[in-house]
Amino acid sequence: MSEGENDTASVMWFRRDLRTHDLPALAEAARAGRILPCFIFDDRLLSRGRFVSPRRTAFMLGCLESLRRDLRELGADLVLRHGRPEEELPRLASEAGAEAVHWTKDLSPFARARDERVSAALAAAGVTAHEHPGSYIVDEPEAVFSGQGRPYTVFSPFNRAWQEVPRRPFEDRPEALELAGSPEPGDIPGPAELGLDPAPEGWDEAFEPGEAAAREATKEFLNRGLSEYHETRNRPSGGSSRLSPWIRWGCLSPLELELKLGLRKGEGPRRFRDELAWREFYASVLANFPEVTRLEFQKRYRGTLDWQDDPGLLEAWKTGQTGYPLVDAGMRQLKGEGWMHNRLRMVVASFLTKDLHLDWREGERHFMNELLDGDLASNNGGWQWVASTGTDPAPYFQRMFNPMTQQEKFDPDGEYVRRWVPELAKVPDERLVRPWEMTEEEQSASGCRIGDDYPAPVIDHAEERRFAVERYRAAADQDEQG
DNA sequence: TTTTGAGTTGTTCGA
DNA sequence: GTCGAACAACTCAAA
Repeated sequence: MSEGENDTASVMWFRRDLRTHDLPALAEAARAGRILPCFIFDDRLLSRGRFVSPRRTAFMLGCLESLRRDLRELGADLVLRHGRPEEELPRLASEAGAEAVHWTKDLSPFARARDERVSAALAAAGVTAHEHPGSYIVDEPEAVFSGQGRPYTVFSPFNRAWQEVPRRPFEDRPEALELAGSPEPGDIPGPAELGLDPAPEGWDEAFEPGEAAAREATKEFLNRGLSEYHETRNRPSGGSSRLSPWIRWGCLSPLELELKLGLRKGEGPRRFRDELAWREFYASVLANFPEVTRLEFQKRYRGTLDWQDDPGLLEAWKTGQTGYPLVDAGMRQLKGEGWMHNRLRMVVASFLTKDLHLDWREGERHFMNELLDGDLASNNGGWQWVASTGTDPAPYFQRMFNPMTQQEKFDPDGEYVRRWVPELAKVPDERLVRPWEMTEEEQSASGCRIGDDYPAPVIDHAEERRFAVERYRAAADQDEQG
């Protein structure tokens, strides 16, 4: 507030939009007058939700600390509450004398139901609710419909239509804020106080929480990685933007990212924008087909795929002990960093569903437990895509990744595998794809005894590939008859 | 209503 | 080692 021409007060409710730049809800609340920025810890999501993650929550808490610092610099604060938003927000509005509550729209099913309850509770208290864009480039990706007025179920037509949608204006960061009321801000809790296990050691080494770190990483990527992105993005040892944890928590505005891409020509920026479009496509799929959170997107695969139940194999996959070096490297990167390169997400997901024949929901859950960027829409969309139950129009046998071929293609020098599977560090290049083929002498020389230092393969890929084809064919046939 | 072109990311086989 | 074809015909979306 610079002029003081408005003296109304509003509550700014932060959720997964933990930033100050290009945030329409914050900008609008600030224009209206004094504001009370707040965040509400809701154990229905954080500790009792379907996908609970100590690591991702720890990252979020770090983002809140960073946001609080920024808001204090601007002249306000970040007020913390625990409980149900539909109870806490009317109370906060009353304490601050606020007439309105502003927030950024969230498309996930839980959030949409919650926000309806909040709106009703606020209306009953005589407070108006204002929902703003900000989490997506197109405010309402779920409303990008085809010519027949139906939601898109194939990416490319969605992408073409989505690119034509006019963008909202960019919002400058407020220059100053004036705090409404004199609330008790409250301390930022640790995971234990939220009823969570501690985050894994070193959870913040690979990604620093908060908007400042996010903007720094963005600058770095735009200046160094972007122009070659289309060529380097497939290399697990480098090349991807690694911005996803910040995008997930709203530390970065996807619209601001797109605007920065718009100034740059070439295949790299175009390719990166496609990745942003994928995020919006899967948000649209989730909003229009909320049943995908539990069921296969393709009806013919609902209840027809014969998934196996093998806790030992599942554990080997989770811990990176399958004996396939690329798969194990990916799973260990996930454990180590809370992040995995996109190509590896496909490789390990294909391995779980089509080599181990374990239900994609097991993989979806594990990813949500471990990923800093874990997002219901993108994660579910990706898992269903690889499991061939999703929006991918290609037939199932076109989506079976060979972990050895993938390693030869995308990690030919073994840089990635050796980094994450150190027991293979001294295995010679020509044996790194199939270390179990090492002779006794080679195993001794490399200090890597198969079955001792590094596991023998838990399954035979060629064999399981044939079995997977049968399983999927049987499911499709069963559906045809039923 | 019918037709037509297109569909993220792959693998294997055989020439 | 490299290359093209086959994998199996399907669904979507636009004209």
